Amino acid sequence: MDRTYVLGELQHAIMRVLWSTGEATVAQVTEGLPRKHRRALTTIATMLTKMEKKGVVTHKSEGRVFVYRPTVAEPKVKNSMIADLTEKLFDGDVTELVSHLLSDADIDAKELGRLQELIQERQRERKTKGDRGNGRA
Amino acid sequence: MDRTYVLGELQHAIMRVLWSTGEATVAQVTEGLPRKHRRALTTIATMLTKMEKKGVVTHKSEGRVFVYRPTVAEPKVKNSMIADLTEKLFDGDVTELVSHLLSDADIDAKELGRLQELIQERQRERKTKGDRGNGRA
DNA sequence: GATCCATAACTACCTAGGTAGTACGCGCAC
DNA sequence: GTGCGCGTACTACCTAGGTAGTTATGGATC
Repeated sequence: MDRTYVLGELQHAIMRVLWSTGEATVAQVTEGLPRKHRRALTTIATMLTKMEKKGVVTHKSEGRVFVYRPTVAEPKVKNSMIADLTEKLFDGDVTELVSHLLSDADIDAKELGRLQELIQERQRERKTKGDRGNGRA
Repeated sequence: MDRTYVLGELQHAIMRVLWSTGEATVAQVTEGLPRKHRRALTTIATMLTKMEKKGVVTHKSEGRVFVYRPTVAEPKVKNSMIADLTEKLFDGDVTELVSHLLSDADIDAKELGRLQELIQERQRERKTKGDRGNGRA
């Protein structure tokens, strides 16, 4: 059940629409896509069909249109895709990824501060709740 | 030149061998791959050919064998692949990715401490060196 | 000199994402 | 009741990664 959901660019864009709207018809999905991912209706329909076959969305008939709904939650997919990359790049070591990001990416001072706080929060949490074997994603 | 180097799993594994050895023949690459990515020699050769066409490796003839060498540096590819994912998942907001990682991934206390230090270091650097637009990848 | 082996070249598939045209069917408008 | 338009289904491609067999070749070996 800890399947790996690696979606392509367009598929992910579609999922984002679905996640944000809850459910949508092909037309609505197309509508909801950022310009960057605007495609012919039939393209979106085809994608949705393929995605359904893959199990990441379902549909129900409503009148004569199909209303699609995501079957996987956003964090699941995010985690899965991040895990996938982390595996490829850092043999699965997430800390490596974070530290790479910290040292290499463009993160400005303000953001560093924000992250700092986040870490402290996290640490406090750990202290309070003890070690609790956190269920890995 | 800021091309996007998105490599598949096997291709990346091959690159890792090449990065670590500097250069290698098909046989040596195959040899160097982790069990997980062991494939037939011809598979590796085919991949290398495709990768050369794509421009991420070159080869020279040495006697009757080909010696392959990476033409892109590891950090470049790492950054490129991370940027790619960040784009898909967080519209390119790296901080978002980091904070997602911090709150969601399994990072233990020790590692948190390490990251904490890393951030502080980074902050100190910023203070000392001023804002200096850090050469994004 | 004939044979064998390693190596590269070529060819062939398969999968999955992506892209979209065309066909078909159904309900609504007139 | 006839046709138009919308929406789904079907079909067809293209690309890129991945996988590997088969063929050709050239050097080593007996």
